[in-house]
Order: sequence, then C-alpha cells, then structure tokens
Amino acid sequence: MKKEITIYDIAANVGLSPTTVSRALSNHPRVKDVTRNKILHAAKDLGYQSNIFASSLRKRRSNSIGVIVPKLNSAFQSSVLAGMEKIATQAGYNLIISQSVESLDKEISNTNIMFNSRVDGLLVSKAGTTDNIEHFQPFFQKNIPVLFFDRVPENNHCTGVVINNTQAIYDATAHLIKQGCKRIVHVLGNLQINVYADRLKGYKYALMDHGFVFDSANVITDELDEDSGERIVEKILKLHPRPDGLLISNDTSAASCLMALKKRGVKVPEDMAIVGFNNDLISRMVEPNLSTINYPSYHMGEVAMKNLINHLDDENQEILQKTNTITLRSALIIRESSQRTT
Amino acid sequence: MKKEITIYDIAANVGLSPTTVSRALSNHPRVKDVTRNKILHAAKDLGYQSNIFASSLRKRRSNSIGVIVPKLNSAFQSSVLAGMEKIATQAGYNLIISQSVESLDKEISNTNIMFNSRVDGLLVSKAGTTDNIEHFQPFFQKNIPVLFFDRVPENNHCTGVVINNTQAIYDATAHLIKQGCKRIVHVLGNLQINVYADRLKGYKYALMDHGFVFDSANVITDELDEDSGERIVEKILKLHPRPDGLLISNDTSAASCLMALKKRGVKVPEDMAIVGFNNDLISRMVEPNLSTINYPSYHMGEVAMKNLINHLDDENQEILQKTNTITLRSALIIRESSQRTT
DNA sequence: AAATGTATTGAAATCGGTTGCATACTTCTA
DNA sequence: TAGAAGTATGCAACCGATTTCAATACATTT
Repeated sequence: MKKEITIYDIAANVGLSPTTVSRALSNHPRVKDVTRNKILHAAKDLGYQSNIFASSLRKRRSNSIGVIVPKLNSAFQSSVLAGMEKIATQAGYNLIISQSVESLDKEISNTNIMFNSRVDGLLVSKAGTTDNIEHFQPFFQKNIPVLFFDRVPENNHCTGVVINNTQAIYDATAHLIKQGCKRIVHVLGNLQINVYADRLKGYKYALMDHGFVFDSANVITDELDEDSGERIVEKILKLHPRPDGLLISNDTSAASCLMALKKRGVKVPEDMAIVGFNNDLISRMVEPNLSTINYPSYHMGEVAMKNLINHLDDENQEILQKTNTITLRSALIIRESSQRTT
Repeated sequence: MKKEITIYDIAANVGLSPTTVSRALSNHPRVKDVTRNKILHAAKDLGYQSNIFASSLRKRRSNSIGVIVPKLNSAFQSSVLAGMEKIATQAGYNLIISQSVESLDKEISNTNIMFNSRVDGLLVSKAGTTDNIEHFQPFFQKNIPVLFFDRVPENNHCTGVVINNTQAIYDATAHLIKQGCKRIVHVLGNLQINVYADRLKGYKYALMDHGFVFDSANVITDELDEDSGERIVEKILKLHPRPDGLLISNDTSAASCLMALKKRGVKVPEDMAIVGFNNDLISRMVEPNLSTINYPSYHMGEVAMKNLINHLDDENQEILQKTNTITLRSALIIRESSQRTT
C-alpha cells in the first residue's frame, strides 16, 4: 500500500512543525498568513488528504449524521432524504442512512450501529412497531441530539418535526361533509404511530363539530400499500348504508382504492368522494385526480436537518432541548376526486 | 464529557493486557475460551463500545461504503438504495449516501468527500452531465473498488451493473410494430447517458429488422419529468402523418403523456399505443395501465452491493477487475396501453 | 530429562491529527 | 530602553484499537 501524505510530511516539506500545519489547515487564526499560504500550497502540491479517522478520534466527533427511516423506497421518505442531504452536504456533514423496514428490532440494531459510529446527531422516523424509545437512551445520556420527524414518539421530551395531522384530516373531513357526504370512512395505518392516531382525532373532531356521530365501523386499518385497494373496497361495499366519502391516509392506497372502485362501477366522485394524503406524484396522474393533503416532505427534510445542525454548531444546546415540536404547514388540495356538484 | 470505556479499562478490570482484550473482542482464535468469555463478560458489564475511529485509523479501512446517485427522490433510485442498504447492513457495512443532483460539479465534490471519508468501496450512478471519470482517479490509484450501476461510463475499464437497455427497447419496439403501429416515436433523456444511448440503438435496430426506416424526427429528447407530457404531446401531434406508437423512457413521463393525450381526445391505445419504462407503481395505477419494461431496481441494488462487498472480503480483487458488466434480466410487460385489437 | 513444538499472553510501536502549555519573537507603552 | 502585552510557533502528550515481535507457559516427543 502506498504511503499516505500526512501533516508530518507537509511539516517536513515546509520546515515547520506538525502543530502549525494542523492549525493552518483548520484555519486557526493564530497562524501568519504567509505561513498558512505556504502550508496550503505544499499540501496541495503533495496531494494531502486529511485523515478523518485520526481527526475524529482526537476530536471525538465524526462530522456525520445518522438517519433512520422506516423504508427507503417510499416516495415520501426519499423526498425527505433529498432535503436532508442537501442541507447536510452544504454544512459539511456526511449522511449515514439506514432503514428499519418497519421493524423495532432492526430499528434498535440500527440505532446501536449509529451510536457506535459516533454520529454527531440522529434523525429518526419511527418504525411502525416502535412503542418505546429505550434504545435511544445512550444518545440521551451522552447528550447527542436526537430529532424525530414525521413519526415521532408520544414521549414529550424529544424534539420532533411534524405537520398538524389532526388539523389536516379535520379539514379533509369537513371538506367531504361540505360536499354532501353522509357516511365517511377513514382508512389509516397502524394506530401506534402518532401520525395515524392524530389523524383519527381530526376525523372524530370534524364529525363531532358537524353534528355527525362517530362510528368505529367507519374506521379501517390497513397496510396502505399498492394492493390495499381491493381489500379496503371489499370492506367498504359491505357496509350499509354504503359510504359516500373516503379519507385515505396515503395516496398510493387512495389510488389503489380508486382503481378498485372503478372496476366495480362505483363512480368517483359522484358515488364516492375520495381524499388521499401526501400529494404524491400519483395523485396527479390517476383519473380523476385525487384530492389530497400536501405534505411538504422535501421541506421537512431541510428543516429537520437545519435544526439538528444549528444545534450542533451553536454550543447553545438548550435551543433544541427546549423546542418540543416544529410544525410545518400542510394544506388540503381539492381536485376532482372529491368535488361533487351537489 | 463522560469518560469512554476503552479496552484498557477492560484489561485493568480482568487483569489482562489490552492486546488480549483486543484479540478477544475481534474473535481472534489465539485466545483461550475461558479468557475470551471473561473479557466479553467484562466488556458487557462495563458498557464497552468499540471506538471505530481508533480501529479505522489503525486498520486503514472504514467499514463503510459510499453511494452516489443522481437524485435521491426518484422511485427507481430509492428502490435501488433499499436493496443496497439491506445487503450492506447484513454484511456490517455502513452506507454513506449522497446525491449529485445531475450536476457534474456536485458529483466531483461528492466523490472527493467519499474519498476523504475513506470509504472501502464506491457505488455510483452517473449524473447526466458527467462525460468523463477523471474524478474517480484517486480511487483507481488507491485500488479502491468503484462499481457503477444503471448509468455507467462508456469507458470499458470499470465494472458496471446494468440491464440490457438495447434489448429492452428492441423488444418494446418490435411489440409496437406487431400491434400494427406505423410510426413510432421514441422519447428519451440526455443521450450522453449510456442508458438512453443504448435504448436509441435498440429502437433503431428493431426498426431496421422490421423493414422500417429510421427518421430522426421520431426521436424526442426531454427531461422526462412529471410535466413533460404536455411538451412531448405538443410536439408529437404536429408530426405528419401522426404517430401511432409511443416509446417513452420512463413511466412518470409516459403517464404524463398519457394524460396529455387523453386531454386532447387521442385514444390510447387505439389512436396511440404507449410503452413506458421502469414498471413504477404509477404504470399500474393510470388508466389504461401502462405497458412498460420491468426494471429490477431493488435487485440491482442487492447485486451491486453484493459484488462490491464480495470483492472487499475476498482478497481476490481480480474477480471484480476482470468482470466488466453484470447484466440483469429485464422484461417487457404488456398491459392495456399498447394492446390493440387490430 | 531434555528438546521441540504449540498455545497464550504481553510490551511497545503505530495509525495521523489535535491541543494544553511553553517558548520565541514582535510590537507597544511608560 | 526596560518591561508589558500580544503574536507565532513548537513540544509532547493525547485519542483508542491493532499488530509485530517476543516471551512465557504448557504439552508432547525422543
């Protein structure tokens, strides 16, 4: 293996000590400009590459940030990641990314790996089955910031970046009611996840505020995947009276339901008005276009990363610790799938 | 800051030398079982966490693998990444991910960061504007394996994992011809990218083999994004005679075209047969369903990562160096959008 | 019993950058 | 011009795990 160029080589080359070289390279103010330039020049000439292991070992920080998402192959998550990557790279941080595949065990294992990798901060969107945050304890103890996004734990001593899920579904429900829907079914995912629990609340509140009675038969829990439409529609069409409004917690599933409904000759929005969630590409491509909730995913990635990094840079760690929740603006987008000319 | 537990603490605790502790922890065979157990037990008791920086510094390897993709927020790329993550985590490697946002400058900068981060291997899908691979030179020189996937450089001394793009489009073209299409338009992205250049070849060969004459007016280059449909359809409908077959290099754009065509009253597949590319979710959700090429993205991620890691583990570095290309199976999926009852 | 071989363990150097403290050298003030 | 105050640089000790080279302990062979 070829020998690496070190600061010692540079030092020897310019006739100075490694100390000064180190200072010059990290822009320490107490180095004469002439000296600094000479060193930088020599470094370039020799093809010097700083060894981040030595640096991290000594400085006890890695300059990298860990991200744990439930699934990498999701339109929502990949958009969040894109936002995070942009900010992290700008600030000179590396991104170490892993997925929990919705499994608590994997999440724990990933968390340990991140801890072991000495990430300077951790961004997490919880796995569906995660009902405690024990495994982040090492981070808390060592005072390494952990910031949750989208799927945050109930626990109130962690900072989270979220949207107002309750409000979003409240608005969507109110909208369907205004469109004349008499029986609205709400389809959502695992209620252990705050996102869905909050949405259920919004649904209930909206019903209540508009004089509707909540009926648990109108709430369906599902995987919300590509194939969910058949299952969901099957259930819905068995209900009497037949529902005429459908509030589905993600666009993929909403699109799938739309297909299943059309296949059975149920007209959308006339017989059944639909509202999805996320404003994924697909919501704009199916027919009729899906009404949905715009979820600022890319922006969420940016905001989460920015906050984490600010917190690392400022020594003022209290800022984040005292912030409990950052809520981003989301909005109902009304398209054809829920617009009835009643 | 709290003191970290090191192997020295363990050594003191059990009355042995750090050397033996190190060996015990890394499963070195030359440690008595009793000793090893005693050490492992003490390590657990003390809450020992290995310091990867010290380890990496000494071992001169990082146990992490870099991935550079053009865009993180793409259905295709995120699926590839999911496959990579699975394999990497299994093998105990960390994933450092960054995006080039289709810019050569950013790709160069990312490559340098990866090199500086001392990744053990690099997986790259080229940015659109990348026309040389100069910036990977440091990797080649240091003999760090670089493996390309999907978008590979023309240069033939790099290993790449790809599908047979030429064959895929050849088949799609032949299929459209069989469906009775007389004028087939091919829409693709930046021809600097091998993926599109190869597809164009497949298109040409198929035309030739079926007695059609190639006409460059039938080739349209576009961004292939969500809004591309309007632009593309606008162009197509100006052609005389009007084309009756459309071969679009990605499903998002194909779906967008489909919408634009329907808006203008052009019937699919009767007036215009369409074939997309990738078999994204969206191809199954639009109406009519899009015929497309199944692209094994997740699998590609797995294969690329597996090959890279095998190469790192075996000291037999020649395997990868001698492999030039790994081609995965792709296949035409015929759905409604191209099935004509002619 | 001596010699040879093998299984375990340790001392100390090493990876390369950072940093507290000390020192040399300027510049400024009285 | 002496002494204070400030600036620029260097020494040497880290950070924590790995590894080479040797040393010991123990078992086996002759």
